[in-house]
Amino acid sequence: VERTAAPTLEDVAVAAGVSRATASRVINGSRRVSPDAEAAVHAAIDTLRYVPNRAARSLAKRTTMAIALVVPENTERFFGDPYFAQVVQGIADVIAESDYVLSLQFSAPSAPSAKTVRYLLGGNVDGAIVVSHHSGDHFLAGLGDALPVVFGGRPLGEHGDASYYVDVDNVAAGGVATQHLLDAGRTRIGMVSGPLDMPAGVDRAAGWRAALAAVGAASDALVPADFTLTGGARGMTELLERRPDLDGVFVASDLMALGALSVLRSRGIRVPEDIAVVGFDDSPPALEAGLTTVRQPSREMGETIAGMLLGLLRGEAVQKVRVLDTELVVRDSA
Amino acid sequence: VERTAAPTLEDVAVAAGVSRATASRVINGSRRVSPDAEAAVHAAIDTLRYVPNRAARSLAKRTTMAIALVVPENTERFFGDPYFAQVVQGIADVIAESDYVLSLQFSAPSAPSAKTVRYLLGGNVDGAIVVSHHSGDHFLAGLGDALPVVFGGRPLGEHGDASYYVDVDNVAAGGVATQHLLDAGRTRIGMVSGPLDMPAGVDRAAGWRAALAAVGAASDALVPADFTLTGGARGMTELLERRPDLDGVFVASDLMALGALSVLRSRGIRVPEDIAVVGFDDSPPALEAGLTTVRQPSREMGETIAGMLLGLLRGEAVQKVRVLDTELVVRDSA
DNA sequence: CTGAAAGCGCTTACAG
DNA sequence: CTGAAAGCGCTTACAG
Repeated sequence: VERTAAPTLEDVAVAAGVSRATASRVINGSRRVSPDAEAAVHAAIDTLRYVPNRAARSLAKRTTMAIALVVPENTERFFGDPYFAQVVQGIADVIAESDYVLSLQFSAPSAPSAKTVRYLLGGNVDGAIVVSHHSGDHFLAGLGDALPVVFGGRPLGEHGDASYYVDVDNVAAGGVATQHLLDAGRTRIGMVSGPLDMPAGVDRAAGWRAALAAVGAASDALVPADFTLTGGARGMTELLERRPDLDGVFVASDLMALGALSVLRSRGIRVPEDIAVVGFDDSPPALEAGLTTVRQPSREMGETIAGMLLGLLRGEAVQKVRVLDTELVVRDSA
Repeated sequence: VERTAAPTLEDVAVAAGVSRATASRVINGSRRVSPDAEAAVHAAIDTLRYVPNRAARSLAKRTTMAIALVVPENTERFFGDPYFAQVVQGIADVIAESDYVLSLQFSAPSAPSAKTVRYLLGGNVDGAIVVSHHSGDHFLAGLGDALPVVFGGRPLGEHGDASYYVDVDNVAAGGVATQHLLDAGRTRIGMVSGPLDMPAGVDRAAGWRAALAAVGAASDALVPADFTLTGGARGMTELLERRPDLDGVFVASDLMALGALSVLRSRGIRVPEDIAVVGFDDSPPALEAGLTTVRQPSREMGETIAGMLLGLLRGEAVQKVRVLDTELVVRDSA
């Protein structure tokens, strides 16, 4: 089926009885247009079903109207974690409302390919969103010098302070999770943390440590894992080996907590009677598993990230850091 | 940090001592160029670190250099299934080698938003990849009439025959899985299938049914589920209620099989002694769980999908259907 | 094999 | 408030 040539701005202008310039002005919301012209142009757009040509617009405005969604994780982890699902959903929703297009860029953690670098720096996108970050990602950390970038989660390292990002207060949230275990009378509380080269890994562990220190309890039972189901299971196993007398554990993500729960279950250890478990995220599987967890507004974080970038792209003054609220959700596991 | 203006084709031409037209020709691989000119232009490109402006190129060639990756699933399911992770990885790898950009389009199953429709039909992309398909997706099924489209998995419905797609022989593979259970001496074999509005749901069930019919066994123990972990658990539960005497079960995806396994385990039913389980996909978690399964080359499927679309975009004659091989992988569960 | 020139569809000073 | 015109950076008949 041959499609008829798409109507152009010229067609709209002719139909509306104005010049191309005026038509362009109403489309771009410039104020200096008479109500009559504006109405005529809108009518023409509707009847012709006009859609601006993105390439022409990009060329004239010298912008690309594209935003890179950079994922410095292998696809296994990216796709396996409900947290990312929610964040990306939030981002995609907001970007879809705009004229921008989301261009997906996977890259190995801490080692963006030459192609990715060339793409991001070669003028192919107007801005970028980085949804995960490891401390070795020096390129990504410095990316903000070259174009508008918003990070999901505070970037580690020297660039951290200079970056735009949205996050939750992971230290405080880790403290709340741990305090809940303490309040339940648990005294030997371990932790399966995230990777210690990621802010969410480091900070949640710091919160756990601080809460224990505040009551004079030891914080020597920490095993770092990798935010995956399997990693959580392994971490729990190692923790049990090192500290068979545990009666509580804070696991830094729900996905890992699910892994931990399966280990506990397979060993006949009762939850929460023998060991109470608190997770992090409040992702859908957590609800099903009856997991007590710290809720973070993942989807809203995604929306906020996208909103900030859109603001930067519009040239608005944007608050550098947005910290959203978390909330302890008590269910069966602790 | 102010970035210096990017070099343009004009700059390259001047540096190489040729016209813009000639420079353009070598960049686009046109044959009618002298070796001298070609060498000079390449040298200029290298020293200037020239990268063509995508918008200008798009405008002149009247193509967008963008490909839509359409995902008619909610993000939960898309992100939760390792199968998608692999397929998308394959797609992303191949597209990254090209000049095309992948633009992500989520849409509700069977109900693409007006925005998505407008985007896909509004000349914003040169082609599309649809990675999941439900029978209600009439819009997507007909999308191929408007622009080049390749489907991951045979589209259901009248458009099926007219579409480009890559798939495995799900009927045959379902048969192999079931035959393996029969060969192991199982006689009461149930199935947890995928949704019956999806080809992979229907076809794998058909293979199971045929294999049972071939030996005169009943095929009345089928529960359709939704390709999720939870769905698999629910399906297994229902299957056990309906047929407590089962000694084998074919589960249409590894993710669902994992859910089934957890139900079995929690009821003290031994696998494979009491009930043998065969999954589908051979995704990473299957390996860890010791799941016997049917391997499908998910990543290669993604690469093939992308390769076909690129071929179509180049105007090449492309084989409409590519069916890749599957393989039974025997581990502990059956 | 090569260049001058037109054209892709927009935006935006500039002048009025 | 509005239009004529230049320009964004490429590609591609056309003529040679």
